[in-house]
Amino acid sequence: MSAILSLPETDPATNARRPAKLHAILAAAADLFMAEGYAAVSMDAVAKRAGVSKATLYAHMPSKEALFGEVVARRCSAMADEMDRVAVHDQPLPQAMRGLARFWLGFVLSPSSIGVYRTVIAEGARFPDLARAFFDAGPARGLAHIRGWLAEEQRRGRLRADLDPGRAAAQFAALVRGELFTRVVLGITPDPTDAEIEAGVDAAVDVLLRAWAVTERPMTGGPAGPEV
Amino acid sequence: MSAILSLPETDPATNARRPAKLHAILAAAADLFMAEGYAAVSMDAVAKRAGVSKATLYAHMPSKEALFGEVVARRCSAMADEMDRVAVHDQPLPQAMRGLARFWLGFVLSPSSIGVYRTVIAEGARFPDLARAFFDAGPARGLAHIRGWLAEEQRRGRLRADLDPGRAAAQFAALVRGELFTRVVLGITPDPTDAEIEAGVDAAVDVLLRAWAVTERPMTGGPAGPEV
DNA sequence: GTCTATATTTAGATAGAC
DNA sequence: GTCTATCTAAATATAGAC
Repeated sequence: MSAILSLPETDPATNARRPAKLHAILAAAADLFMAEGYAAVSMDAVAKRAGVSKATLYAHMPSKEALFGEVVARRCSAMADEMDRVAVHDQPLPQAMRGLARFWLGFVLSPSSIGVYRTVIAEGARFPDLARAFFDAGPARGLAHIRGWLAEEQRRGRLRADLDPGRAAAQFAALVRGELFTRVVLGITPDPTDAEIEAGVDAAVDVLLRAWAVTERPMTGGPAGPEV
Repeated sequence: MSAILSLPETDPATNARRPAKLHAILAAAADLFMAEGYAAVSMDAVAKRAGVSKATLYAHMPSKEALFGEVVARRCSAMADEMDRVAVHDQPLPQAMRGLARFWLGFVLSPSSIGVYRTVIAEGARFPDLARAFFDAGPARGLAHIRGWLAEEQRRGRLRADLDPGRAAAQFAALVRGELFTRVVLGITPDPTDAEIEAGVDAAVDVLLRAWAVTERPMTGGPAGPEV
């Protein structure tokens, strides 16, 4: 396993054609941009943290904007890859829905997700294309995933058939994310405990099941429907 | 009515002791900071937009940080003032809840709210105190307001008595805000239509009423409760 | 490819006249 | 209080040696 991930820094023949330093640069840039935003990070700081000179940095990346774009693009790609990994239908509905909610909440609260979100929001005015790319790779992809799960549960007759899966997926995402997401993004609750996360998941799933689960004896004329 | 709001720019006696230019400075700074963030806005740009010289700007504000803090503080104050204006209980529950949801969603989607939110998120790492102040003046105050409304509805017997008002308020806020908020913040849907807003309100209220409204014949042993 | 040293621009903040 | 002109520091980007 002469892994492609741990190449020597310099190739004797070609004198460092391998992108070892590029990795260092991108890692350093990601750390700094995610933590401090675009404008506050200097190319000097990136070079210093990556352990290279500024000239080397500019040999790999044509500009600060390009570097930032590359960092965000890679984060989005990683997010999208991780997204398609959970789909549970082989449990009773409450447990299955809790599993999906737990995965989703853990994902959006991860430091990586929070970091990209904050950065993209911050620089959205200057880099509208990045905001779009982030939305497609993150929220939109997550919503599509949830929508598929909901549709499958409808097909199995465990969720109400009259739900619009797209609208329901948006509600699922928003409710599960909850206020905890706002507090984490603002740094009010930087490190939520597992208990907080679990409580949020349980509370959200409780509401959604009450509203969406198929009842044995269907509610007829209940007071809940938006009459008028 | 020699209004205090429309004073002449210069007082003949004291030679402009009145803060007419301060208002211009704060307005210009608010526009720029909300649109482009802290680091991207130069003091030159603020002075130019305000129609004053940089020296005048520094005569009113000791530093860029202080100017930014003042801008955000005033926004937060305005938000807090506007928050305590809606509390409807004299309608049937669906209409009353829709009214509250409509007010809340309109408020968080307003350009002013979105601007502060984006700015505070962007600079939260550098100005943690501002993030806290924003949270207290905005989200926390809104949650308290919603919590009070929910508690009153519980007292009237129209919402389930076993709800935790604090938790429920957080869910109300998150669900009503919905995915539309994310899209607006990211600039994907910069100007949501009234129809989109109304659809979001109706869908959220529908879910919440199904989950929370007191039913004539209480649900016993329904399939919704999270039974392990 | 990589480094040191530097050119060029821009931004935050101030001195001194009126 | 307000302005013009300027100082100083820092940031983006590059030239030239190895």
